[in-house]
Amino acid sequence: MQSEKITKKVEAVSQRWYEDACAAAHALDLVGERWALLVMRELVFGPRRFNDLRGSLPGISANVLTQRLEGLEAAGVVRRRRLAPPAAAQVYELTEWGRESEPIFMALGRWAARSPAHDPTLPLSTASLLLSLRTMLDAERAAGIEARVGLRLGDETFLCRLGGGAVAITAEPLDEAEAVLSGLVAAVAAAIYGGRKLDALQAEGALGIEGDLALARWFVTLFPLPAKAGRGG
Amino acid sequence: MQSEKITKKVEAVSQRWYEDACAAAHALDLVGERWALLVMRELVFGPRRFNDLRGSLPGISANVLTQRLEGLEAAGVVRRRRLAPPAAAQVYELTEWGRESEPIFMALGRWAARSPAHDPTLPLSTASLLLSLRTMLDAERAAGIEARVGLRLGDETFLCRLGGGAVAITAEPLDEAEAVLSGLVAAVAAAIYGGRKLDALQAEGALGIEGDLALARWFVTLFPLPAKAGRGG
DNA sequence: CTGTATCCGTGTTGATACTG
DNA sequence: CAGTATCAACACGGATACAG
Repeated sequence: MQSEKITKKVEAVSQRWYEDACAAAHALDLVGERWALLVMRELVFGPRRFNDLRGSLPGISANVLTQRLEGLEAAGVVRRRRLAPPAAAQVYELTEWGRESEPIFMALGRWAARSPAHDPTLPLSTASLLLSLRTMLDAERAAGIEARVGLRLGDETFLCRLGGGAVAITAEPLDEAEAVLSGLVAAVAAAIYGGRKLDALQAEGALGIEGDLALARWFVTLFPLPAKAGRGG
Repeated sequence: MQSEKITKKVEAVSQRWYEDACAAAHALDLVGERWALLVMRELVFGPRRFNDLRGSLPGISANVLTQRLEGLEAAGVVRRRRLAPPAAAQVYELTEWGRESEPIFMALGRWAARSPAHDPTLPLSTASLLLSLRTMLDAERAAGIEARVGLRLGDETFLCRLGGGAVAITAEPLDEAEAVLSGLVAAVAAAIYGGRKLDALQAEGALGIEGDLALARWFVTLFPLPAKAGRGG
């Protein structure tokens, strides 16, 4: 029955509501359940398949991922799309409104980067790294420069267009890139946030660098981490 | 034993971690449990006592509130302070870093205000209303005007200083206010977000208006709600 | 009067195994 | 590959009793 299915889906959003007119509370009604925001984070840079999501969210179980995707779909945040044959796979993607949630991740990330308990040595997903670049970009340092830096992370490529003190990141071929960094997410993160020298990472074979080396060196300095918060002063 | 207590508190932050270097994920480790962000929201405009919090968070139970406050304290977000006698009451307040979480509420609120499912007729706490003013202020409309509008909500007073296209809100006496709105949170919300005429609310006795009436009329038009999101376009 | 601790029914979460 | 089924553990919320 169609109506049964719809009823079930509406319930799937969340059984527990805050009963609060505050829009922030409503946001938590929609995406406040465990894992929901991280699922959305993984979709920010494009559609993903069920098992892609499982892979980038270590610790989530299949049934919980199913529930979250159903809930997010019912909330209008996520859309499920079946690719045309012969791919025949199903993918999940953010709706337009879902894509507007990006400032939430930036606000959360900017705030928690100052947490004394934050451990940057844990594993990082591709989406997390890219989102952190958008969040942590030092606008002043990047002001007045136009550049295109490519990132090859595993088998995906992303182009970072720097300009006007901001960075736009899209999944696309790297033909236009003036410099390209290639490697695992962890290696790129080590270069940008771990204070590791590009040359050392390159020598270890962890990172490949093509194109404008000076640009690459400059690029990795654009994303300073904020100072840790003190004892509640 | 002191060390036992500390151990207990560290565990109280959260038993379940995402094991993810992403700072946004770490934020959810810290404040992603049910009610945690709403407790913080209630503390944004000043210290509150345990039962104040219970009152403004309908639905939270005493034991859950205790757990959240312990967790937030262990995370360094909330500080517990005992007032000097004869008040002899305990209050909870945000630490400096905790206060920096305000952009999170704004991002959540700005996003969820566009949710098709958002119901603005539900009850609203004082902190929610004030936070929504900061979030929804139309900077263009407020640009180039300096004004001080007071809000008397129940037995608390708040001064809204408009200037430079922004609004700063603090809990303080209203001596400096050029106009003052008095009433229940719901009445002020009805005037600002519900499209209710000030005159009608005043006639009903729901709202008191003192001082510059034209300023009051202008003030309530400064906070437009965003359009609802469509069907995932 | 202000919080805290304990008990308990219920629902959510998460690990494993399994199916179309 | 994309989920479903099952079950154990735990978190939530309500009530109640307790402590300063």
